[in-house]
Amino acid sequence: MENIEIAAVLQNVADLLEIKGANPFRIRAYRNAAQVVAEWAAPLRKLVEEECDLTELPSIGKDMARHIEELVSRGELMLLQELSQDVPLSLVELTRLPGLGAKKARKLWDELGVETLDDLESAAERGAIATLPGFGEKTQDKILTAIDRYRKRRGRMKLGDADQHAVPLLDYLRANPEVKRVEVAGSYRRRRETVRDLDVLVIATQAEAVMGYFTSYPDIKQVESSGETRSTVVLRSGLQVDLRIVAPQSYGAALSYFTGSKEHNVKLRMRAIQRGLRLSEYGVFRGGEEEAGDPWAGEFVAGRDENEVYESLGLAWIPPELRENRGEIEAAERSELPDLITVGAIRGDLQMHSTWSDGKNTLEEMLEACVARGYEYFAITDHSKALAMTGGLDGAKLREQWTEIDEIAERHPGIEIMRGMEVDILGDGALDLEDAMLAQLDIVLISVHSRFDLPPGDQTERIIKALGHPAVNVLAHPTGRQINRRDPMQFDLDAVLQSAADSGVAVELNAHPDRLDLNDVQLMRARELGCDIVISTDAHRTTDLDLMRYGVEQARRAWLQPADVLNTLPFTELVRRLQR
DNA sequence: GCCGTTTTCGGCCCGACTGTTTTCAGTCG
Repeated sequence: MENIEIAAVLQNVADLLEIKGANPFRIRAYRNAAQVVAEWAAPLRKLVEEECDLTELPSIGKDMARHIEELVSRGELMLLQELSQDVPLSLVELTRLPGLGAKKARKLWDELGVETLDDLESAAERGAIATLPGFGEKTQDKILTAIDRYRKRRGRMKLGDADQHAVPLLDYLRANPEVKRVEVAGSYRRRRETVRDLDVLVIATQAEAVMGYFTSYPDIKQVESSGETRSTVVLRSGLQVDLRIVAPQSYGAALSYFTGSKEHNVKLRMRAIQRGLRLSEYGVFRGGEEEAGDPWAGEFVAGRDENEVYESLGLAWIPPELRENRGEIEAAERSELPDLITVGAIRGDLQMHSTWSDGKNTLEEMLEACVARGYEYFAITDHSKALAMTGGLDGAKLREQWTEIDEIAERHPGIEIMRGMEVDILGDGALDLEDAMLAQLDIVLISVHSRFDLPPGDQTERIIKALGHPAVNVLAHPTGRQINRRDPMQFDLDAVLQSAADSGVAVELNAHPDRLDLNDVQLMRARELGCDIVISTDAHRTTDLDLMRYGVEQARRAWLQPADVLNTLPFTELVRRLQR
C-alpha cells in the first residue's frame, strides 16, 4: 500500500468522524496524519517492514502508527469498517461537493435518507432539500450544479497523484530481470495535468512470465483482463493500468502510438500515407497493401525507437509534451521546434512560505533547501493579514521578518534572498498591505483568496485594479482553480493578461500539481499577449520546492523556452526586469 | 488523537463569507 492510499484511508476516517460529530481535535489529528503520510518521501510500507518506529514522524502517535501498520499488513483498517457501520462511507463523497460539509451531509441523511450522489440529486430535483430547516432554494440549486461539475471531472487523476502510483509500479517492473525496457506512454508521458489511466509499455524476453509478474503486483484491486501481450488492471486507488508487451523492433512505434495524442497520431499517419508509407503501433512499413490484415506486411522501415519513426516521416523527434497537434508537426518539418525550458534552467523560486505564516519550515530551512537545489536566489512570500487562518502578516510583523531575513542573509552570502509577500487582493481590488510597506519589498505577488464567485465583470475589474498598483510585480495563481476541486474564477482572462502585459506585471505559472495555474493553453495566450511569466512552486515546506518540475512540464506543453520565463534570468537581470 | 523550554493535562490557526437566519450555523481557506 502506497503512502497516498494510506493517507486516503486516514482522510476517510476523519470525514466519517466529522459526520458523526466527533471531537474536532481528534478529526484534525487524522487529517494532520493524512497530510504527513501523503507527503512523506519514503514509502511507509518499507518503514513498517523494517520495523521502524513510526511515532518518530510528526503528527503520528501510538494510534496512527498502529493504523498504518494495520493498513500495510492487512490492506484495510478495522476502524474505518466500524465507523462505516454507523455512517455510510458514501456520505463522504457528498462532502466533496463545494458548499456541502459534514453537518449538512449528516442532516440530509438523517432527514431525507440521502446516502449517495444519486440520492442527493433526486432529492434536489424534487425540491425536498429546500424545505429542510437551514437549507433553501439557493443551496438546493448550488447542490445541483455542484453534482454536475463533480460528475464531469470524475475519473481523471491529478498528474502528481498519478506519479505517486506510477513510480513504485515502474520500480516493481524494472526489478524483474526479464523486463528490458519499460515506460509509461499516454497523457502521462505528455504530462497532461490529469490522466485517466496509465499505458505502460514493456519489452520483455519472457512475455508470459512478465505478464504474470505484473498481475501479481500487490497494489492491484482487480485484474480486468489478462492476455499474452496485454493486461488491464485497476489499482486500489481506482487508477486503471494497461500494460502491453511489445516486440523490440516495434518499441518506438508503439511508444509513439500509445503516447498520442490521438490528433497528433492522425496527422502522423496521414503524413506517412502521403509518403507511400504505413504507420501503425508495429512500425513504419512500405508496401504490402495486397496482404490486408497482416500488420507486418510490406517492408519494415522503422520502429525500433521514436527517433527513427519520426525521421522516416521527415521529421525531427518531437518532445511528448508538444504532441497535441498544435503545430508541432509543421514545426518539426521546418526544424523549428522550440528549445523547451528545463528544470535546470530555473535559477530561483519566487513564491514560498515559511513559519512566519502557514509554511512548515523556518526561513533558514527554506534558504538551505534553495541552496541545496543550486538556486541563485529565492523570494520569501508569506501571506498578508487578510488570510487570517494562515497567520498572515501585517506591516509590523513584516518588518520583524525583514530583521530575520537580514540576519540569515548575512550568514549565507551564497544566495540572494528577496523580501517578498503574497498580498491578498481584497474584494474591491485594493491590496492588503500599506503602500509604504509595499514600496520597500523586492517583489510583490498579488492573488485572490476570497470571493471567488463575484460576477465576472466585477471580478475582472477587481483584478485589473490591483494590477494597476505600481508596486505589484507578479499575479499569482491567476485563475484560482484547484484541479478536481475548485473551478477557475469566472472573469475575462484575456483582459487581465492584456492589462498585466501593459503594466509590466508578470503572470505566474503556479507549479503545484493541485493548481498548475495558469494552464498550458492560458500560458500560450499570455506569451502571445506579451506577458512576462514566472514559474513558482508556492512551497509550504522544503520538499515542495521539488514541485518545480510540474510547472516546467506545463510550461513545456505551452512551448515556453527559457527566455520566456523570468526566473531563468541571473539575479541582476531579474531585478531589472521586475522594475516597472 | 497529538504534543510538550506551556511536559502527562490541557491546549490545539481563526476570520470572512453565504445563505439562512432575525442572531447564527455551516463552510471555507
